[in-house]
Amino acid sequence: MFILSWFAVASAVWAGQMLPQAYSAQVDVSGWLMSEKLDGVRGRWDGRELRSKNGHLFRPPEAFIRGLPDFPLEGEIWGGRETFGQTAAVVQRARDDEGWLGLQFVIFDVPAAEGGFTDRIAKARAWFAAHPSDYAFVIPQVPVRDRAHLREELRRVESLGGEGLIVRKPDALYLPGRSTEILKVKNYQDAEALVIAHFPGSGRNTGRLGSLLAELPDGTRFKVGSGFSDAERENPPPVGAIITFKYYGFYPSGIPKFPSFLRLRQDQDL
DNA sequence: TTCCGATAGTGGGGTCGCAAT
DNA sequence: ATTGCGACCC
DNA sequence: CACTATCGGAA
Repeated sequence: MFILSWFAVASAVWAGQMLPQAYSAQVDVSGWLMSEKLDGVRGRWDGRELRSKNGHLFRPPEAFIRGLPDFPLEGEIWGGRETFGQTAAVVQRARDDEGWLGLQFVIFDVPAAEGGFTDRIAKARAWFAAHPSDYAFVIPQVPVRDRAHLREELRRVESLGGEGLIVRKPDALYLPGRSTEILKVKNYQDAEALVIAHFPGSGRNTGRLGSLLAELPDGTRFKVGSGFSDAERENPPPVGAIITFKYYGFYPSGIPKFPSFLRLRQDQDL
């Protein structure tokens, strides 16, 4: 079962935290700008160095950053669709110059620029128009006509192996805590799994459930540790029960990504 | 009063790098 | 050479 | 990345 979900994403403060929050109401994003949500590693270029979302310094070869401007950029370090594992390996490796040359820095904002999103991104477009780079480009933005347009684009991107879309309000300022002006549009799925075992929790969950081992009908085993309320951790679904959980596609290994508990399956004894 | 935004803290898979075996 | 762990990424 | 639990201020 596929369900379309909208999440608000805060324009990060410079320290850089993207904070997703459930968006309950329907929003009309007609006229907003949509782009593919690339599954790579977040990068922040400060004009001299490239860092991760949390400030960790990356070590790209000189060639990778040679073509970048002296003003800050925000983007995704990306190696193509369905290659997240390879991208994450390259950027976390102490040194992998060849690996970096197989990646690109895909720009989606200009933090220090004046004005709304449209004005800010125009600065990056202008710069790269004058200074083309093999390793960096500004991601194309397409105005959303209506909900059907958004839905069609999501379907198109997913069919190509993409994970979803990002929609931005054109006049959204960079810093203000307007978390509802950048939306993540992404599908998720539901499925059932058999509870195989329980694992104890840590910290605030000491003495109750931390996670449980689950098994899919095809035998795939994985752990579910998110989505439980405190009360559910105190009295979790027993071994042998069937649970319904939510997930966001699969890893190459066949394990569901980002699984979270939804509920005990209702028709247990049917 | 209710609700929203920000924090803090739990949990997953996968990878790298390092220490222990 | 293998294993386990913390610290990153998502 | 996913989520829950809190808290204080905005709505």
